[in-house]
Amino acid sequence: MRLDLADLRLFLCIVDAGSITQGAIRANLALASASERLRRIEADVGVQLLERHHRGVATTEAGEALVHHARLILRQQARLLGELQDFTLGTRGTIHVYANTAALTEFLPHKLAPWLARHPLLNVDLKERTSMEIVRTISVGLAEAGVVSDAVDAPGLKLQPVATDHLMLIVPTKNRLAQTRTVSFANVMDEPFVGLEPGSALQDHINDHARIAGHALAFRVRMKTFEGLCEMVSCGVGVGIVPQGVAKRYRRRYSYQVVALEESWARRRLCLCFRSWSELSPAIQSLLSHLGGTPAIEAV
Amino acid sequence: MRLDLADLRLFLCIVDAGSITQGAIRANLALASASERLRRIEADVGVQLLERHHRGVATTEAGEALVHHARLILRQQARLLGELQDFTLGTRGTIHVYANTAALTEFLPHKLAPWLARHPLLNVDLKERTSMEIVRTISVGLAEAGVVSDAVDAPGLKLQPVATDHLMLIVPTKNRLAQTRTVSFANVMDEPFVGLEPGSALQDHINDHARIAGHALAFRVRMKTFEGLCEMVSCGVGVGIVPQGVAKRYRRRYSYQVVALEESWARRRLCLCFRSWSELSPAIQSLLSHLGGTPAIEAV
DNA sequence: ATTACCCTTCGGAGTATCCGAAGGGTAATA
DNA sequence: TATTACCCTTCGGATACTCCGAAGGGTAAT
Repeated sequence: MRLDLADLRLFLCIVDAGSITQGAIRANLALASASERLRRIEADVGVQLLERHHRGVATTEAGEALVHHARLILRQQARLLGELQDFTLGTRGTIHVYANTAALTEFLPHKLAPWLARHPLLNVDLKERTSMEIVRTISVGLAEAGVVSDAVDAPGLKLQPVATDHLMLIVPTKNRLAQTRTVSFANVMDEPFVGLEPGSALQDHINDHARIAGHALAFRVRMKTFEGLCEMVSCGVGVGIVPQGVAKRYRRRYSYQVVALEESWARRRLCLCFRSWSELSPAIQSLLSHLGGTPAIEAV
Repeated sequence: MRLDLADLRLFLCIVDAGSITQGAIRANLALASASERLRRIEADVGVQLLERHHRGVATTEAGEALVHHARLILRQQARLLGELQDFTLGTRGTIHVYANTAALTEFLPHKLAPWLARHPLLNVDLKERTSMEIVRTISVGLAEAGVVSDAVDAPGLKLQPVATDHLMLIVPTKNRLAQTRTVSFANVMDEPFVGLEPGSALQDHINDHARIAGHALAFRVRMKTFEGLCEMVSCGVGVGIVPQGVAKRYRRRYSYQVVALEESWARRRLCLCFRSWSELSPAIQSLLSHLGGTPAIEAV
């Protein structure tokens, strides 16, 4: 399988232009090359992407999907190039903080806000990375500190727990599990599920564990946000799995029952991660000690 | 500029393996090819990505950024291929609904939940697309209906407003603007801003209008979620721009003042979009009439 | 000193890509 | 009905690219 970036660019040109001829011109290609390239793409993916008409081409549904993803991928690539250009300059007066998704959405906003308010001259650049990436970046000295999950091992680094981030099952109030406190994942895999859109890290993680157990979860609908997911559950559409912080935050607004998952992979902790305290710059020291100070979220 | 997908794959292999030699093996390439390819990448982007050491290579900060984006791009590509494979099968018994980001996060969860609860045999596949993409998909008959912004023109299609989605400025309670009801964008461009992470459609949109006005917004911090943004504003970190629904939803939990933006590009409406009512399948008709029924969100 | 890695450069071989030209089709216009 | 204007595909050759093996040079450990 190939599917080059050039393929994606060409395909967008063709769809936008409405014909292979015009699309080839936009892409600075000869008609023959565009046609040939298109044929190879369709052969590779095994689906027809364009319907050839007498007055140009029209996308099939698969073609429309390709258009969408092509735009996303090319935008991502543009972002990458832009970020790489930035390294010729270098940003000044800004603290760089690396955090995983959970920390970035659940933990950091609440903790960061008062600190930023008290330090009006310092700006913070939040970078979302996987815990693994963060650990490696800190290990080699390219970053000072970050917030990671304790699921990764970080040889030679300090890990200081600051919050829990357990995964919880949430169920409608009249569900058979509504009265239980804990449940095993195996016991709920056959329920109808409300999920997150495919491709999100958490959803992939959950699906993996279902697959390991030999099951595939049945999704009634997949939402884009945790809040949407919680609302679906509260209306009885199905059950869902969300981080503890999310479950707690919305259980007032949308009524549902929270049930702990027994599996060990559902028990996660967020940790500050750095090499050694004394090596840190004063600004980072101030920020970290604030983050680690009063762990309000970890109380259940 | 080239920067192939093969380049990204190779680079990941090299970084994971810790040396060009081992990385080349993982990528099924000869050492010479990998070295050469790497050289061309670094020449293209103009930044050193790897530090050559006697015992392998180590990433520079730019290299680490490339690693991160490479993973995102390749994951996106995998998602694309997976979705294209689905078209060989075809999903059954599922309603496909296309919606833009605002509808997907603000409008749909609340409206969709009771309908799904009342129709336990029907599943819904939500697809996030830009309003433009949705209109085109419906025009050519590849989709039945969607929820779009009224900013796009949809020749030959029915647009039925179901909710307002105006952009609002939110400011800390002691900000100079806290007592005003409306303000022009030009009047706030010099405030310190709390933004969304770069690359999000809304943030790009706002930046564009700032650029048109000849300004660049100064961001103290860029958050991943609207809720995080709101919390920052409530703590006095800066001002922010969010959809009306978001501003209303969180103004209880995080105290801030909401000020309307006067510009016309800040006044947006969400509309149901379809070709003709009689052509729609009964299931979609049921869903749309439910969505259009009681527009709870549009009341200010 | 030997061995084990590691990276770069070079010239040649193989192939993927591109292109122009030729071929065949439809639809609107004269 | 002939002409014009598009549109797409196929074919053979020229080009450019990528890949590879071999050679070269370096460091670190045994």
